[in-house]
Amino acid sequence: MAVPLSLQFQCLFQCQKPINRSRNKQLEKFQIRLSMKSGDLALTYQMFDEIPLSDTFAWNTLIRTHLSNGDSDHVISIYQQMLLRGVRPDKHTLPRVLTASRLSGCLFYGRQIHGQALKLGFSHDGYVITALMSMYGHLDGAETAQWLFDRSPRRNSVSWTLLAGLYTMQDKPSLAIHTFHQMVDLNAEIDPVALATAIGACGRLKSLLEGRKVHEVARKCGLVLDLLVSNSLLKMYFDCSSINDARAVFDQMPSRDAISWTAIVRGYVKNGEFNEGLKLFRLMNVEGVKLDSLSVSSVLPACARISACKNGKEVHGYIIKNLINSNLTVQNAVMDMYVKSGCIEAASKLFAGMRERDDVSWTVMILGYSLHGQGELAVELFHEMERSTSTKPNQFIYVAVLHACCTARMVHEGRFYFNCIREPKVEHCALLVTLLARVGLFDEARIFIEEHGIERHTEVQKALLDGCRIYHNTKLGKRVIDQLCNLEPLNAENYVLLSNLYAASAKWDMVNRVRATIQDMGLRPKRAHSWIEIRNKVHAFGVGDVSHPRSERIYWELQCLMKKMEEEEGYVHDADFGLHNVDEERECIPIGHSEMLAISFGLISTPPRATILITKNLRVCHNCHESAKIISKIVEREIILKDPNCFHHFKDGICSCRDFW
DNA sequence: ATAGGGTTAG
Repeated sequence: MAVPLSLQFQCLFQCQKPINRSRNKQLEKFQIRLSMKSGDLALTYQMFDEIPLSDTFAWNTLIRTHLSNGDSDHVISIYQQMLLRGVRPDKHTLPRVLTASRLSGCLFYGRQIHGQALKLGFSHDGYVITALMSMYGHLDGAETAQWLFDRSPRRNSVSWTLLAGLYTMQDKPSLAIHTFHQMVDLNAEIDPVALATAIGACGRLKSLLEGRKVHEVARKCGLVLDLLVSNSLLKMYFDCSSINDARAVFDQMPSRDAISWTAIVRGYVKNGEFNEGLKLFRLMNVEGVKLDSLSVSSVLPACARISACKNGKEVHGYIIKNLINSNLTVQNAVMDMYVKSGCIEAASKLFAGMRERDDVSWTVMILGYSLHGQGELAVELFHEMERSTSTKPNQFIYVAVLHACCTARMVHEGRFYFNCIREPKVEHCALLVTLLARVGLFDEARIFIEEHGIERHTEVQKALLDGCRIYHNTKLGKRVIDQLCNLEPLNAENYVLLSNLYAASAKWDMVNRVRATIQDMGLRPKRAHSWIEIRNKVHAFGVGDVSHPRSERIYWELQCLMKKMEEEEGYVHDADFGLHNVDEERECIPIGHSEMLAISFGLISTPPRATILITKNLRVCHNCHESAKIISKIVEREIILKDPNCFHHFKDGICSCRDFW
């Protein structure tokens, strides 16, 4: 650069021409370059001393530039300099300085500016009022903003909307909606921003009724097709779990942007419709909408839940191609996708290569190791986080580390971490119960449940039941199942548990009675199925399924394996279904279970020694678990089986879960 | 000036 920046800046100020737009633009440009270059105000102060800077307009520009650079602290210093030099602030100065006070979190300073506004006679200016409302609303509560609003001489749609937004922000969506309806009743102008704010509040409240009312207002204003309004409606209907309404809004939109597409993809995913989410994500690409970090972060959880690796890898490919893989949220989502798709090594590698990690990164990896049976490693990772980072454990991380303690059966550590949680939630309590029951400390578990008053939570009872299953504690198991039936009388799963419990002690009349009850109540127990992805195609199997084209070969392979298991490994089936909750499976041992069919198909469809990955919708049964261990040894392969509880890595005759699941 | 889309929660 030929002329130093500071000199150029000085020339600009000394120029005698009247202030005009272009000079102002130039000033802004220089100011940005200066602040980027110097990074501190020392240089600027020096210039203040050198330059006869007396017009308010120039100071306002300086303030605006710093504000748009996110330098709110500097704005306050500049404003102080301005006053020191006797320059009179005007109605353009004050809103900006108020904004800076808000952004700096400085209520004290904001109040001072308020005083100055009163003294200088700007307190009735619309812009000053909204800036004051925003400052007080953020730093002192929405009520203070309401107080100002009630006393302001003129209200406009901006101040109304601001007030409603403040209520939503402070988790008072009902008041936000109330404010909006007042606005309508008083015939204030309803613009798209006001509608978007009110619709957002309905979503936060999860009130479909309120949402529909605001939707009706939008219709009357003729603004339903507005992009901002439609996008807000879309999100609101998903937040209220009304997929059909959301879809209707989406379908009638005349044009859609990346936000619309992201909202609908995420909406389907959050409502459990993973395949539909993925389908829409593909459609978004076909439509030529550019992918960004937000849209891929919305679809990745769908890939994770479907746990068919091909989808996740495909999206990961897009991410790399579109150069959005440096975003932390995206990295976390990709990592989680690999964890949930069975590729723990891929996740671990990504984690190791991260330049920056946040609480989510640690949570994903700690839970990831735990889900894959590596509880000790997960606890170690938690220690590393505490040792080497400033990340403070939150609710999620505690869930992950408690889960890890369960996996590793580290009961001392589990108790210790539980006591570290400031306000433990039911999830945390249930995990501690799981841990205590898993190491056989049923008395301690009982006392813990009583002390915390959590006996009426099904997740707690199920945690207890897991322990009963492991230790064959049928007496307590029966009590727990009775309790579960009381808590959820319409959940078929509980009666299946009961039926299997009676079957285990050969009380066939009771079995029949429970079955009749299930029938009479019209309940439908979940059917078990397993699936496996082979060459980009998903193959699903039910219990005793013979519908697969290669069915004969699948069963033949299983017969051979069973024979080898008996001859070479001396394995005998032991039908342990006492506390198992799959109805139909009891009758289909030894080889008809869905996971065995999927394993067999996996073995005959892949090259020798290749790892196979199977997913099952219900928990793997004891028998199949034993069989899979031995099969992994016979065929010398790693078999990964994902069930709703964890990933089982069967290898060399043992399972990563160490038979606790 | 006010506003619409993202990751973890066995």
